[in-house]
Amino acid sequence: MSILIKQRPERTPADDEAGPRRRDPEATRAAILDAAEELFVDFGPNSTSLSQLARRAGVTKSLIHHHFGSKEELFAEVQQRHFRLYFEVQKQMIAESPSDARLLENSLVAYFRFLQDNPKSVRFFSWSLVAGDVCAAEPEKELFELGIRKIREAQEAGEIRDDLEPFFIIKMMIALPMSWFQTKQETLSLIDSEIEPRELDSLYLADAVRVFVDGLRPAAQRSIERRPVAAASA
Amino acid sequence: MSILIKQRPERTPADDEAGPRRRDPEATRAAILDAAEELFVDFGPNSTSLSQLARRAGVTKSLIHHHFGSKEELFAEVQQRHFRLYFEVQKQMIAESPSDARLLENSLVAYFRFLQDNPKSVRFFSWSLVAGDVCAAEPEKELFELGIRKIREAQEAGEIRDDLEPFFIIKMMIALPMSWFQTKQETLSLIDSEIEPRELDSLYLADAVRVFVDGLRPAAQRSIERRPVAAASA
DNA sequence: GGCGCTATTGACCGGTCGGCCAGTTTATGG
DNA sequence: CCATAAACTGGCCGACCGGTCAATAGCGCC
Repeated sequence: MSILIKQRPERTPADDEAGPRRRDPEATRAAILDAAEELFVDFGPNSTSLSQLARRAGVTKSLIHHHFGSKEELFAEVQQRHFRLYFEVQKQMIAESPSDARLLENSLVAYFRFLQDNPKSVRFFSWSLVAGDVCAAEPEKELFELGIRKIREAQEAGEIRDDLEPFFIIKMMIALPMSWFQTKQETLSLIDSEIEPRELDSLYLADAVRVFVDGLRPAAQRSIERRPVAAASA
Repeated sequence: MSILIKQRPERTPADDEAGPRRRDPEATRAAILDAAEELFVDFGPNSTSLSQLARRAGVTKSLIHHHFGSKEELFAEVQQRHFRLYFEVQKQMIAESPSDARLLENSLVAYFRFLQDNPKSVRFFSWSLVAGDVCAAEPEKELFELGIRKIREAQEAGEIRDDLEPFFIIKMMIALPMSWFQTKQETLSLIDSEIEPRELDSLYLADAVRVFVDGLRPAAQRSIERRPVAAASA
């Protein structure tokens, strides 16, 4: 992902004379996919025209149809390519995390950092949900079940309170970071801050973790520092 | 909002004889605005065509231009009309709520119920954030400042832990319900449930309140016994 | 070295978009 | 009662949409 300096209209490093057009279907496909991802993420599929996309990729419109069929198929491919990466990373994150007391804290932080480093994922999700299409339902289901199992283990071990539905916990754990980055621009317009955005992210994350783990009650009403007995297993 | 049975081609309650076409600019404007809101919310501004909109409102396309100028101006008016209502309701909610220990719990429930009853607001926000426009920045700022003041009071009274930034607390309080309803369709596809959606909402809300107020730590590590949650069932 | 495959091109299609305008109909008020 | 303003209509515009197609040109293979 990312850089995409390749505007591709340079035939060869030296395009002095009327050099014959080089062929490179792989690079062409990649250029189209990259440009498509960028534009789809910025403007949404319906507001991205094939002409615009072709211009950006340094390619003729017909070539897009040649390689991908229709705009719809192209979008599906871009979507699939993106979510494949997303789910792979998430699955690995969950699998790696130990199901101890800090399971959710660590997961929340990891997920937050992931979205921070992958703003495209945030916008992809935003577009998916306004479009109302339930994309990638299968891998997502798998991901949720994996997470639910982890949380159940931690609940049975007395690490997490057991009067909460694991599915809902995951929902909240996604909501807190996702919503933060979705509304980031709005946030920056609300606070006239001299603080740099990434620092602001970290401050929010710290508070989110505090609330997520300990709630909003004042410390005086919590027993964390003077916990009477060891946690009794449920 | 809402019903919009008015397809408008009925001239008068009694359109017996060939009654001359009645003029009613107010009703026309309203019909256009209602149709526009509905379509913009469903498909987004860019994917809603004026012809489609005119058909829905029972009006010619030219009439839309006559009353609103351009599509852009029409959208602005719809947006403004919607957010004016939204902000008014929210402001009243905040002003009414007592800044006691259950301030945030009550606010979270109230906001959740509001979104539950106004799905259009959820989608409006979704569209706003993919569009990237910071609409209605002024009233929103006012709203946040109001909420921040309330939270500060509660913090100073020792009702809410004071090591949290009020702005972030509000962000989370918005994120938990908003994100739930934004992804509602996805949720329903994830769980193959026999439970009815509104009941599911209440279950999520109950857990969200628990986490928001008390965090995720097991009860054995907290000093306060669980108190019943204020989530009134649908 | 020629031949077939295919990546690549540019011209072109019907359709729809947002917007405009000239004209008709209705309400109003002097 | 008629002049005038405003509500309303149908038709039209140029631009652009997604998509097609025949022709061209680079590449691998025998």
